[in-house]
This record gives sequence, structure tokens and C-alpha cells, in this order.
Amino acid sequence: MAKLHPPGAPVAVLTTQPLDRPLDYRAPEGGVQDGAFVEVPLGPRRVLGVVWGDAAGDWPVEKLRPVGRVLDVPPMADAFRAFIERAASYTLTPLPAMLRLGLRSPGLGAEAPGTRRVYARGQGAPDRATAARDKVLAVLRDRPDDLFAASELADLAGVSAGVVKGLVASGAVAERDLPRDADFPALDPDRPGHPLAADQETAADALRDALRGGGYGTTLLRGVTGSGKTEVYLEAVAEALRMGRQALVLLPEIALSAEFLTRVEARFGAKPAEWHSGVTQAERRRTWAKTASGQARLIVGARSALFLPFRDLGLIVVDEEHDTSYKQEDGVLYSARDMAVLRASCEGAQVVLASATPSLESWANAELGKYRRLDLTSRFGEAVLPRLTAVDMRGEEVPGGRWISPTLRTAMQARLARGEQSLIFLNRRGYAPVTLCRACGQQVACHQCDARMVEHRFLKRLMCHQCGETAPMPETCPSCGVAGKLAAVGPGVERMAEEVTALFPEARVAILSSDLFGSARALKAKVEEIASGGADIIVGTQIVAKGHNFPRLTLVGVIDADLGLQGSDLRAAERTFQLMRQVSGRAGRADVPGEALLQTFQPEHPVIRAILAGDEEGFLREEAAQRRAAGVPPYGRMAGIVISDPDAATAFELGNTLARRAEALEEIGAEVYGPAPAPIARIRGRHRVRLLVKAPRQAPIQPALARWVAGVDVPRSCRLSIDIDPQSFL
DNA sequence: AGCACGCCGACT
DNA sequence: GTCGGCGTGCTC
Repeated sequence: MAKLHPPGAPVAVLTTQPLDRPLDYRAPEGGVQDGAFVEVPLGPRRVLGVVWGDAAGDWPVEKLRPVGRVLDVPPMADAFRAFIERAASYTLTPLPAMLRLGLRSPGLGAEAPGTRRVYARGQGAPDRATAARDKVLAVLRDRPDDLFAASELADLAGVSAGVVKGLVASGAVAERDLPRDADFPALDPDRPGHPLAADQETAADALRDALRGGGYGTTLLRGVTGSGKTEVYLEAVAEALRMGRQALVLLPEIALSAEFLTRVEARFGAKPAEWHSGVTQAERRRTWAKTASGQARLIVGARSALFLPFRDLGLIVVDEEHDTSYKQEDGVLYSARDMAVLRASCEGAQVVLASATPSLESWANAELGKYRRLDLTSRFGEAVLPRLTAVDMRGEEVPGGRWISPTLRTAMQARLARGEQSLIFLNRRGYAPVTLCRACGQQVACHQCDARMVEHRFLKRLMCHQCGETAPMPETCPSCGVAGKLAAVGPGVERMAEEVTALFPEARVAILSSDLFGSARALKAKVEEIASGGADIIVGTQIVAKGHNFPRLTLVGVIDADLGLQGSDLRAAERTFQLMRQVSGRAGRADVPGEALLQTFQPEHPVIRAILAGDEEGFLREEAAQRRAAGVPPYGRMAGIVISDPDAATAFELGNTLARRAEALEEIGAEVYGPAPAPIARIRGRHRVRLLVKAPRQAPIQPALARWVAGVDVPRSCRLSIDIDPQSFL
């Protein structure tokens, strides 16, 4: 329980300053509670911190400085502090860096927010009717109970904000000031939901029981695309709300949240709070405060929402739990899926991991009995799973510079004739992955990275996919200077769109690729346009695999099913399997059966065969057996260490020193591999060297790694990062 | 992270 | 002489 420290008592305060431990201070007048948000003096500055328990006592009491101000915010709950500690030691992240994730509220410690002016339907009639005024009144008639910001209402009506304000005088539009920290609307768990199919009802019952039982538990909720996973876990959310507890739903991509918010509104009668990079500062501030007070009951967000100050968290849902974007790859390295489980175990909450294609980790945990497992078997409505067929490219006549086989072309033609949509999938952004000089044979490469520059014809530029650097498309070869000999080699989505347009000049072609949209909002608008029939053929990268619904889509053509199988990464098979299943699942959701054609040069490859057979259990069992034999995750522990330095020799020297002095790792039975150049050996001008540590499943890998790294001197110019459970084992 | 302290090169 | 470059180390 949170302890109260009397005035003048020594207390520990954790700040976000990189000091790797809390510092001791003197409790202020009136005392202070554990978890309180405080301002403390640090050198010449005042910084934000959190009271982190009793003082360490290793600093002379007479030298302690007093805590400054205690902020008027609910203290950080014991469970949240425990989570930050455990997350820090699990990921080997310094405590202050982990705390920083939990203090991401804009303006924490600043004065209370003011008001915002909102507009709604008024009682009066306009003094004079104009076309613009009618549009505004029409919007208000459609949504009589909504409150709008002036600009929001003007946007919806397609007029300027002046029109809205002009209507206020007559009383046709009512103007009100709302506090910026207004409560979120109440969610009603007892509104009638979608009628559930029998297997959905069984699964929902199991989740409700788990919640009512109290305490921590994790459930893997499996169901093919369209089987109604969302309806099932919304019933778990409803149960958490009934119990008076909070719920968190994590989504892998912000663009998906719009559809989800609509479903929440349909189920609970109001929208939940949102937390992701697209949310404004003022709104984030409100969400943070209302999460801390417990007033916000359901939060929908990106992985960073795991670090919100919940008052009583009862449920975390990780939707599309296999999605690789849940792994944070820069800054603090953590897997949101694993951190969700950790947070839930600190909070005594239930976790639901939902996916059509679960990660091998979650599947293995369910096999071991650590997770409960619920399977939804039937596809919702009448829709059936798409038929999957391989197109053996060895037997297809495809001219050079073209990638669509006659078989796929015929299938697309048939869809076009029937007015149905086709999706051409290629997981490669840009026009062509390689730009080659036909005079000297060199490929155009990034100056700062060991990576090729990728031509983006829409941008009319070359782009490095590692560092984001762009350059104008050169006229002459950067290596030999010869003009007019640069040639695009290989396909990217932009080039596929060109080929599709050439094959079907009458078709409307849309490209979906993450780099073609400046904002999540623009992407969302495009997706909606396509879904409502605004395109005949969609050409897309893996962004199309992430749960967007295209009801008219009946054919998926995978240009290169072998793409992900190249290289020797241990997760290559798992990733390819998941991606192919997810992409194929886009076809035939409504009442028309779908078809997926997978172009491959190796139809006999075990992974391709497993995908075609649709034998997910068999695939996972086979993959699990191989991982077990190799002693790799989830049947062994791994950590990746990346050392980077402007000078390659310095980085290698540190790598070699670490490899030589690995006693701390040998003690726990772990092995060290490397150093070797990292998969991308140079990024932004820094040379990267990688070591891999493999340990037995039960070995205490984190403390051993900490002792190991502490035993060597890291030169100032070197950066060393440790990634527990790395995604790629290359 | 900031910020101060300090130890060397080019200016009034 | 001293102004300021940024390498080094400290913050309860």
C-alpha cells in the first residue's frame, strides 16, 4: 500500500533524468505519499519526478534537499510503479527511461486547462437563409446531440467557420464553453450487442467468467478473418465496465481505429478515449488525466497506451497480436504484447490476445497451458474462406520487366468483367528496389547506410528505406558519371500499378503504400474511398493486410510469395505464413467466395505448401519442433546486442572484448555468437556490429547480461543497445 | 538530459 | 593576458 512519508522524512524520488536510480530528498511540509508526482531541485534546475518509496539512505541526511511542489494529480498507483520497475528490469532499460514513457502527458505540472468553445443545434431559426447556412443546419439536423468545434462543424458542412459564427446571433446555432477536461461520455455495457453466433457466445462467456473470477490471466482468442473476434472481446470489455473497472484495447495501426471506434459506439452508445500519435495535445492531456482519475473507462490506442496511469485496469485486449509493429524498435525496445501481459499481471487484469494467425510465442504459451485458448471456427455470415492456389511461375510466360502471370491476368479480367475488386499484393514500396547503371554495373546506394536507394516515381526521388534520406533522381550514374544508363531493376508497388494500368487501361487503379500518405487521416480517407467501390484494382504493400475491410474484393494476387522466405532469419517462415494468410483473408468477405493466387517459383517449399493447405496447426507444430531443436524462442531465450560507432574498428573492438569476456553468460549456460556486422552494417553513418546471446529457457538472462556489459569499458563514441527477445535472429 | 567546470588555441 | 571551443563529470 502507498505509504505516507511525514514532513522532513527522507524519501526516494525517481526522475526522468538518466541517473539510473532514484535520488533521496526530504519530504515537504504536509508530508508526501508514495507515487506522488513532485517537482524536485536537481542541480540548478527543477525537474518532474515521482516519489519512489523509502530513501536509499546512502547520502548524508544533512545534504538532502527538500521536495518542491507536490502536483495536484492522483498519485501513481503501486501497481503502475511495480510495472515500470519490472518492465525496466525485463527489457534492461534504465528506470528513468521507462518512467518517461509513463509521464508522456503534455503539460503535466502546468496550470489547469481553460475552456473550449463548442457549437450545437440551437432553438432559434436563422434570420436569413443562405446556401452555406443550410449546409451547416443540415449537419446539425443529422447529429442533433453532438458538440462541434467551430472548424470541425464548418469542415463537415463544407463552409468556412464564419458561417457557423454568423448563425449564433439568431440562436439557430448554440454556443457553449466546455471545460477542456470535460468527462468522457459514459459507456453503457448493457445496450443490446450484435447477436452472437454459438461459438462466439461460448467464447464471450469464457472471457466474462475469467473477468468475474478476478486476478490475472491471459487468453489467446483465435479466429479467422471475419469470424467476429471483435464482437467477442467487446463482450469482455462490457464485463469489465459492469465491474466498474477500466479496459484498454491496443490496435497495431491508427488507421484501423476509425472502424473500431464506430463499432464501440454501436455497442456501448458512445465513443471511447483514444491514445496515439494522431491525437492532439489538449486531448491527450485530458485522456491522461481522466485515465488517472478512473473516469475514462475504455481507452483505445497504440502500444504507448500501455503506459497510461490506469486507476483500476481490469482488461487489456491486444488485437492482431502477431503484428510486428507491436515491437518497438527504436528508443526503449519492448514488445507491447509482452508488456501487456506484464502490466496485466501487476494490475490483476485479464489479457485477450486476438489474432487470426497467432504468433508462435502465444501459440506455444497456449500449448503449455500458460494461456487459455479460445477458437472461433465459423466465418461470420455466409462467407467462406478464400480458395488458395499456387501459380507456378516456372511454367508461366512472363516477359522481362513484367511480373503478372497470364493465369493471374485472366483471373483479374474475370473480376473486372463482373464489377468485383482485385488486390495485387507486393511487399515492396517504391517503383523498383534496385537502380542499376548499365555502363558500370554499380547499384545506386545511400551515402550514410549500407542500403540501396529505392526509386519512388511519385516523389520523383530516390529514397533510403533505412534512414529516410532522399535525393533527386540522378541523370548520370553517381559512380561512373555516364548519362542515360540508369535502369530500374525489379518490381515495387508503383511499378506494379504501371503494369496493371497497361494491362487494363479501362480499370481504375489505386495504390496503397504507407509512404504515399502524409497522415493517418489521408490513408483512412483513401481506404474508405476504395471500400465504397472507388477502385477496380488495388495495388498494395503490407498495409493492406492489416484488417481493412473491402467488401467488393474477391481476388487477391500475390506477386512474389517467395519474397519473405529469402534470407536465413528464423522467423521468416512464420512471418510469410502470417502475411499470406492475412492478405488472402481480404478476399471474399461478403456473400461472394474469394480466391487467392500465390505466384511462386517454389510451390513445393514446405511453407508455401502449408499456406496452400491452410493447415495452420500443422504449420505451427512443425515450426515449433524446429525452434525447439535449435533452442531458440520460444524454447530458449535470446538477446541481441548492437554496438554502433562512427568508426567500424572501434565498434568491432568493443564487440570482440565482449565476446572474450563472457564469463557472466557462461555461468548461466548462455552462448555468445559474433561479433558480426549487423544486418544493416551502417545506418546514418554509424557502423553497426551485432552479437547474439542464446540462453536456456529458464536462465536468468537479464541479470547476466547486465553483469556482462558492466564488466567492460564502453568508449564514449559507442552506443550499445540490448534487445531482449529480438524479432530477427540473423 | 542539462549544466558547470576546466583545460587548450586565436583574438584584443 | 582572456574569450570561448566542447570533453568530462555531477546532480540527492
